[in-house]
Amino acid sequence: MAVDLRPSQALKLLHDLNHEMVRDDDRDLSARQITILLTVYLEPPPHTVRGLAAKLNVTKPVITRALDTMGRMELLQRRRDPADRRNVVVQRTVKGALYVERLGDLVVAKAKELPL
Amino acid sequence: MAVDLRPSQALKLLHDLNHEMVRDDDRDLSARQITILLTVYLEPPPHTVRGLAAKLNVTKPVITRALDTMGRMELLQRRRDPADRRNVVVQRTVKGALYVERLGDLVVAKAKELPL
DNA sequence: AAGGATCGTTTCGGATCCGTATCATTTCAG
DNA sequence: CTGAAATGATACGGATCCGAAACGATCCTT
Repeated sequence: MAVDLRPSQALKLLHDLNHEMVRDDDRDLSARQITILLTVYLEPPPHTVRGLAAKLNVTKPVITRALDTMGRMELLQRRRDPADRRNVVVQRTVKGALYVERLGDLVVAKAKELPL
Repeated sequence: MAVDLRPSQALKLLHDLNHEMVRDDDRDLSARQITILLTVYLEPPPHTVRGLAAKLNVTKPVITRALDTMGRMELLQRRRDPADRRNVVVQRTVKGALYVERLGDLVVAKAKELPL
């Protein structure tokens, strides 16, 4: 329990962050896509379509389509589960790891710029 | 320069935040809409369509449509500038202020829960 | 081996959003 | 007073996303 933040700082952080992401990224990820991406990169594997859908409280097609999109961007990749070939395991990619790392650094930088 | 955050904490914060917003809001605001909303609520008025478009680096119709949408949600309201009736000033609403306040509190709460 | 259950994908109709181009209104300079 | 400039709104075609339902592939029980 360490990161203390006042509401005004929180809102400015949120604003600056969204501003930055909207401003330069032509094709920005939606909130759902970011949540999926971060879930895969932060929580322990394996990640299945069904599991992600349940965790995010959305339907399975939403996950399938998000994987299509982010797969095309090479931020994530599908792989069939060899043990149970009905399952699809969602895995990280080098490009995705870089993207996530950049995202984290952006938040850190914006937080550091916040006024007291 | 006060709010220190490690990248792993930043990513978890981002994840938890997006997760929360995706999970319960059926109809979530886009990154652009959130940026517009927070700009109006955090930066000093007046806010015009043209000004917001320039600040966010998007076209004017994007702002017009966002105002349509968020106006229907009563998070913002338009008003004609009496001094120059070509201008539209974007103003806050009670409902919008509550929404923004809730958003700020959510970030604060999620930040407080972060592991050291 | 057969039937049902599970999983991810696809299809469908509908809604939303985008940027470009155009439009109506208002202001202002000559 | 008239025409150009500026502002926000609208029309349009295209892209994307949504949830519900149907579908094919795979597994599992019996």
